[in-house]
Amino acid sequence: MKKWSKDEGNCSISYTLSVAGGRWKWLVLYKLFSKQVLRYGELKKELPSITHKMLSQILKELQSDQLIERKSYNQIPPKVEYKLNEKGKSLIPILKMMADWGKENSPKSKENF
Amino acid sequence: MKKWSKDEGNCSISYTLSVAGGRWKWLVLYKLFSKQVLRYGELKKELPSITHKMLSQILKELQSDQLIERKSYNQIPPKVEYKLNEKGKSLIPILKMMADWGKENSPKSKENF
DNA sequence: CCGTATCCTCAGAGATACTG
DNA sequence: CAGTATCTCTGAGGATACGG
Repeated sequence: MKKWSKDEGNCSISYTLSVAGGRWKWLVLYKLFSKQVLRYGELKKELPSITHKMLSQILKELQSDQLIERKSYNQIPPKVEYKLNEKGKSLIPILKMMADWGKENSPKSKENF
Repeated sequence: MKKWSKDEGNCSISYTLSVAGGRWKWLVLYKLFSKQVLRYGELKKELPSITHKMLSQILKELQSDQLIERKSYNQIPPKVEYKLNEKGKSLIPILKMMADWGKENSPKSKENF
């Protein structure tokens, strides 16, 4: 199977996973949600262990699935900004819940506050 | 990197993704949520393209992360049931939202019904 | 600065067979 | 029925270099 099946188990959650699943997408979406708008390099800094190739690939996929918007300024040196568009913003409640759940359940978080 | 970093981007969503991320876990959790309780074989039937090996591996991980409960009946032939435990149930709102979002946004869903 | 192209590795996933 | 044990292999992901 190349891509995640969009209807594995004949189940509506599958489409969601097909566009936002994988190792990085939720994380990228979450960063774009919490920072509102980020340049390519800033995003890269936020995610230390993502590689150049992965990040640009992820961003391209998120664009083609209509979750984010890319704004390119025609200048030297180049400047490109990414942000959630409407469809992407509709994922925010999920992102928030995932973050809250992580805060609640992460072993170490119990101590930190 | 072997496992998903639990704090990539220093972000609470990472823990959530570390226990429920990957290709199958959300799907398995969703099945256990919607069917309440499932035997191993039933789960396998629900997810046609998961392999034997993957399913048992996923189930083991979900157990060790305390999301699901395994109940084994000592009989021949064996019978084993899986269901969400408390921690797993706390993910239900997220699962629901993912399913709803999928229903709303899946391209084909517009036509089919 | 923001990407793309290329090459390569390794772990995730498949197939199959075996066991309690 | 519900798993483990191997062995294999593919493709996602990493490293690096180049291009606009």
